[in-house]
Amino acid sequence: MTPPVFAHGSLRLYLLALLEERPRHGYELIQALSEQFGGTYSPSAGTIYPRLAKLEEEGLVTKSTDGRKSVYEITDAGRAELDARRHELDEIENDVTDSVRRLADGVRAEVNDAMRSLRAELASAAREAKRAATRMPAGSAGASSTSHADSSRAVHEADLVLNEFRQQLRTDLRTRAHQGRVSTESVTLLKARLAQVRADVLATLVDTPPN
Amino acid sequence: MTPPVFAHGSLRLYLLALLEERPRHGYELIQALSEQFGGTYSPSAGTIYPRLAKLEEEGLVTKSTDGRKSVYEITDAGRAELDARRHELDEIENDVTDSVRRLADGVRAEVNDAMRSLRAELASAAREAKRAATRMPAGSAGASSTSHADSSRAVHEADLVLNEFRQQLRTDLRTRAHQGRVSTESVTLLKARLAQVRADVLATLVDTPPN
DNA sequence: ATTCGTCACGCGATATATCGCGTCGTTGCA
DNA sequence: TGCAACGACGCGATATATCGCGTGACGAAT
Repeated sequence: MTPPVFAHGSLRLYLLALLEERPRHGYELIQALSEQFGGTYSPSAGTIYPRLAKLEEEGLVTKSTDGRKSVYEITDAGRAELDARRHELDEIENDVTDSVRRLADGVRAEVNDAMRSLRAELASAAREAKRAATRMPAGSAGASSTSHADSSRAVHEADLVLNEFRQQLRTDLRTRAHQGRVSTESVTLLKARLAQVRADVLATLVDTPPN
Repeated sequence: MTPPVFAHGSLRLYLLALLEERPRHGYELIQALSEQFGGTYSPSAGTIYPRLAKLEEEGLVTKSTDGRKSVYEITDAGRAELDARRHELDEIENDVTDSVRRLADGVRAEVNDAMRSLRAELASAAREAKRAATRMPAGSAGASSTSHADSSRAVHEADLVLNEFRQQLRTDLRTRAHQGRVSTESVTLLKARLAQVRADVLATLVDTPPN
């Protein structure tokens, strides 16, 4: 969705530049980058480690394990590569700084959206639940008898359904309680409806011939 | 700063309960917990893995490596421990849900603060002047039908209702499974009906004006 | 009974590594 | 010359593990 902060090959060069200052381990490089660009952009581990592995494979850095850390050190070949392309570094820094600024603007917009969606939390949950309830295919007019295995699976599935339902409503009610009030009428309604559901489900269990 | 979501020993038991449903690997448990508590609370890896290691050490779970995943499976000793303390689980769920709720409110407040401070420069001066002029006569004599205490009691009552319903249906289904079959249609019906109930209850919560 | 120590525990921070998606460049062929 | 296939790359998500701080529970000592 959002464009990459580092363009093709830029990160590679930038890591090399950081390792020229002094040997560092992977996590240290992540922190260094995060600090360099105002904390707004933190490169993920999935960005750094593959690049370091590649650099090692190319012989531009060496890797040595120290306890649970992996320290990377630049080689002569690495320094040569850096010298050959040092003029690119300034441009990279400019580009990255611009990218980060654009990113920060995006974040601010997203926070605004998040606030809106937080306010709509309850309403949207209600709508979603209603939609899920409406979507009832109810087909499968098959005369298929239920096997033993299916029965066990059904009981287990029912457990999960019950659990999820309970958990959801629990959260719903607490959310509401914290931003307003939960009337006793709601609980009365819940009780009545659940009793009805139980009766209906039991009916389907009894009505089905056990043969 | 913020208090832990899980009290002493609670996480241990909760993990055991999750593993009773089916074997899972560490990351899966993190996701399961995150989902169960509305995505607001995501336990960190540093919370889960030490606990799993301890559980294995105690012989309550077994660990088996599958590719790059580590699958944990509950043992008989684990099930025994769980049976002995199953009554604690509901309380834990209550506590955790409350903690998460408080956490979410905190986050919301913090975001609000951040947004406010962003907008503050222009708006706050005007708003403050207006507030100073009005001076808030503190009327607010609303004949609110539901008091705070009633609301809390309602939530608690709802918990009990939900619990009882779940327990009853669990028993119903198992009884039926022992003397015959439980069809998947019953489960489908249950799911749909529960979704409907949730939607209806949520509707009563949303329709009621908070002030 | 109180307090004092310590031990377990929750958890964020630290640390590493892989997978898969989407995109950008390059290369080679039509 | 145009473009299409391919590979390299950035990066979020997936996955695991340890360290150290602060707190809370619990027993021992007073």
